[in-house]
Amino acid sequence: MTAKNLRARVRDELTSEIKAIARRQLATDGADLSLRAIARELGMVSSAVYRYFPSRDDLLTALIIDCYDELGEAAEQAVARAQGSLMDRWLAIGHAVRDWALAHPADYALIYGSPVPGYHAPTDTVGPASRVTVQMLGLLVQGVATGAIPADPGSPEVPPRLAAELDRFAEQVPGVSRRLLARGLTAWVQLFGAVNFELFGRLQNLIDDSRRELYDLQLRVMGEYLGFQ
Amino acid sequence: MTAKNLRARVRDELTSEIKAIARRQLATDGADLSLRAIARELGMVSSAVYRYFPSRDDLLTALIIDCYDELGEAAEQAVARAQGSLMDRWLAIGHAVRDWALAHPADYALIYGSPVPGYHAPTDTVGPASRVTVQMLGLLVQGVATGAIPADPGSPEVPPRLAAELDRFAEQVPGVSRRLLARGLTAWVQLFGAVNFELFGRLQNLIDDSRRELYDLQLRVMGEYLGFQ
DNA sequence: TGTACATCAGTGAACGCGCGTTCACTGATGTAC
DNA sequence: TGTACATCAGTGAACGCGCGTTCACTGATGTAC
Repeated sequence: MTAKNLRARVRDELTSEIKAIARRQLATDGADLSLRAIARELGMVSSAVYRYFPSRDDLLTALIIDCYDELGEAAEQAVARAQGSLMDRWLAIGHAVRDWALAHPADYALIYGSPVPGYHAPTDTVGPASRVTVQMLGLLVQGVATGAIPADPGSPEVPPRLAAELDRFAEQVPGVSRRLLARGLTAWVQLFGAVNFELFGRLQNLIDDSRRELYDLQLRVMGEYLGFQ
Repeated sequence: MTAKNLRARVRDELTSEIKAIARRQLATDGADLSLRAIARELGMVSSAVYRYFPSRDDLLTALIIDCYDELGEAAEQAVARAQGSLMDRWLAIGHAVRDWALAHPADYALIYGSPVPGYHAPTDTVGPASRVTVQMLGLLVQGVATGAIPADPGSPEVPPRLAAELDRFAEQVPGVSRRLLARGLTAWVQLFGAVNFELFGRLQNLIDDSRRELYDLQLRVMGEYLGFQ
């Protein structure tokens, strides 16, 4: 019994170590995921890795799920810690995403960069991938529920076809109107767009010393647009 | 003389064909740039490609510059065609970028996706890379010059360090205040962030039928934020 | 105009390296009676 | 408690493939006198 647990524990540890090495290697400049390189660093023969992951793509999937979960947890903890206004919690989510991305640039690129050629994410990634978004939507739901923000901001104008799709989406977000949802999507795009641009070097020679300030400013603009105070 | 021109012309044609094949191959699922695969498709021996590009990275650079130039030209033509209001021209730029990206997803990923591992872009790419941005800034400059938009919108509040950097940047954008510039950066992030999210699949199962409408809506929101009408 | 020479495009072989995955195997660890 | 058997982790060799880059070479095209 204990013995079985021991074997299982060793197995879990090695599984974790493989993932850790993989992520460390992805972070080194110019490397992409290589089972053989991982095995080399582990001091194992390359075929041994197959005892832990049935293929390269499965390892990739495991990494992606881990990264989404880490990022999602960072956002969840940040929003839990920030007990102040909706704006405070919105800023907390935003900075949590950016901080995590800056601390793990390669991991962020893995999940929010261009799709890995030839790899198609299985559905297992959907749940973890949505954790940050769920936090954001939570702010809207709470804001409307407590009356802190208007359920329907009156603008922007939404054309019919988009309205239909937003309405279908809004069914899962209690109390949030299609227009508020549209604003939420805009804020969502802004948040990740800003992180992307900073991380992928598009601010270079434009904004070098005050990127955090710029990001914070953009978050605040979007927060106000959502009705947060 | 004509003979020399002929040889040069053939050379130019083959250079273009190499680039065309490279881009076509990049567009096929799961492929990354391979000199040997290009040579194969050309019916040449792999070493022959070196008569045209001294290395793989040089070919990559050439592709990137071409893509930036194509995208930049698309934006420039769109803004020139749209002779109406600032808002019209802003929308024209935005949709030109999106249309080009949808028509050339792999090319767009090459320039606006995560950085290619191990590749560092030389400075030749800076000029072409900025063509779209220059068009956007042009709208701000014209808007202020003609009085169509206020030079200083009064908000957002800009913290000191960011203010200093924005001011330095604003020197190259006649008449545009730091606050207007901050708004411009927000709009710029929104535009490309929206294209990124659509192209890299983040709208899947959220907004499937009305992505253009959503994008247009977001452009309009940003256009209004910039003072366009 | 004709000839000698230089330039240039493309060849073919080779170097030295990488990769994912399969498979029969050994030997240790864990399980059941 | 002891023994027979099953499970499992890791080995080592191999398959079959990919890649970028160099180099001496052939033969055609272009140039200069």
